[in-house]
Amino acid sequence: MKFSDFKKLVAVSKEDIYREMLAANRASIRVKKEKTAVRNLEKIFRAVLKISNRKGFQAMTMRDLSRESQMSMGALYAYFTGKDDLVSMLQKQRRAVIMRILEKEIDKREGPSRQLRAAIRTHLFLSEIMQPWFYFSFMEAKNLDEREKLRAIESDRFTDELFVAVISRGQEEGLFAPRDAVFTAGLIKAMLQDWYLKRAKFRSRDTDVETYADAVVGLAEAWLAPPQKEQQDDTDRPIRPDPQGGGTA
Amino acid sequence: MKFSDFKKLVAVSKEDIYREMLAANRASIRVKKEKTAVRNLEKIFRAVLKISNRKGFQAMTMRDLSRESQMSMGALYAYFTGKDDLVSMLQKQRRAVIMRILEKEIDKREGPSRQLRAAIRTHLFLSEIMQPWFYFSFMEAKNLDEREKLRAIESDRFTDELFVAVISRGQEEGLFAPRDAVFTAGLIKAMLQDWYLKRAKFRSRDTDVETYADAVVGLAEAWLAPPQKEQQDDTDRPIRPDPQGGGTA
DNA sequence: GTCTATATACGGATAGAC
DNA sequence: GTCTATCCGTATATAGAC
Repeated sequence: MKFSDFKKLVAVSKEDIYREMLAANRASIRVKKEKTAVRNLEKIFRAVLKISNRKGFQAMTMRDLSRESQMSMGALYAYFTGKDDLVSMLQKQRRAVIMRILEKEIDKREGPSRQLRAAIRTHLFLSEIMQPWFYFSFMEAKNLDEREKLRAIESDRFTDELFVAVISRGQEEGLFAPRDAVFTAGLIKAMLQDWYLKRAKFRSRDTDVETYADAVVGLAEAWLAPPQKEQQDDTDRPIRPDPQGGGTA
Repeated sequence: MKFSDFKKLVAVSKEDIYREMLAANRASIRVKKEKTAVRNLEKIFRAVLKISNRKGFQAMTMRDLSRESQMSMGALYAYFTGKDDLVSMLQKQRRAVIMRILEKEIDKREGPSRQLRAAIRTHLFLSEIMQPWFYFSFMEAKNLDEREKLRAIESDRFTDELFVAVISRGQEEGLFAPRDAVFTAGLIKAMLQDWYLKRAKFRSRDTDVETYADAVVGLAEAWLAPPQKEQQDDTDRPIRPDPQGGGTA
């Protein structure tokens, strides 16, 4: 699937995200009218992510947030009970979206090769659409309270295990070389992380998400290529590691 | 070179680091006796790194620092002019050590294969010894003021270019496959970063730095192996990508 | 629902004693 | 050189008007 198709297919439009968030936090949000609430939630979290990702969540003051979101302090507190609340709403929503979509996209595919490719591409596409969310989560995870930290670790392991499972199954079926599955999953994850952590670098090189996805898939397939006969399980999208360039233009 | 030898060889003992730091900041540090100053600098920065890496530098209060370092607020301010000062001292020292040692270790080797291996291993060994420094730098870089941010970017590019240069030279000499050098350097760097960003993960798996270094070198060499004849430039340490496991036990 | 104004507390930094 | 006590700015959160 191409990124442009992915974007259309997956219902992660801004509005949906915040409507879902409103539903999940109906009890604590004092604003009744859905339309207003959704609009303001979007304004608030766009501002939170913008400020936090520039100078850190701790350093963001409510006055900063008020200025950036164009809402008064009083109005802001109708949407959350305190600063910490902002974080858990954000994290909860992010986790829900990732798990739901990642699992669905993998299950849609048959066979480890296709599934591995789908997992890599879907994760990259998601982090492309929701880059500030991913960046925020990575950078602020350690600063959260114990409860949130545990949840972050849990959801991280979930992703890990998705990859390990697919790789292991491919090895059992003789499609992948017997490389250490946990290390390989870690390697792939490090590259996925690079995409949302080093956005500026890639943009300055005009590397788009499709190109990067091809590079990661290519590297993973090269690393997992069985030593004997050439792997010939071409599916979804036949990407061979490009001898001329692994990803950047 | 093995990690144990590296540790002995390289003069990055705690005391040396803080003696160097004292010398570089002689003007602003009001404490005269070197022995006292060095001892307290170590106490201070050990505490800074411990607290910051747990809950973030912004969230660390001077009272936290006072408690953790067992020094009074007044005493602390004899060693730095303000909270920001702590960051720039830390960053400056870290950069000086990395550049000095990394460059030296590469220059000691002959030929791209040995140099690539040396660069990877040295970076990993350094980040092993100074893990809290590396972690701090990565996590706090974006929160610093413009001046420090520019310096961080600069020093990041320095490392990038070291790797790109070695890879390109290997390709010119026909030792490495013509993969995109910039992408490959980025790939290697992502793995180096993983080592100090995900310390807990590796520790819980009993992966030591030697094992991880072998895995990264193995992957890099596999990725850069020339397609035609098998690369046979065994040097320093003949590491082939282990078909049984890339790094973890 | 949203605004302005403000209570209350906490953080960085320093003064001055020892 | 180090300590305690304190100043002063700024932050979060809320009260009450509209």
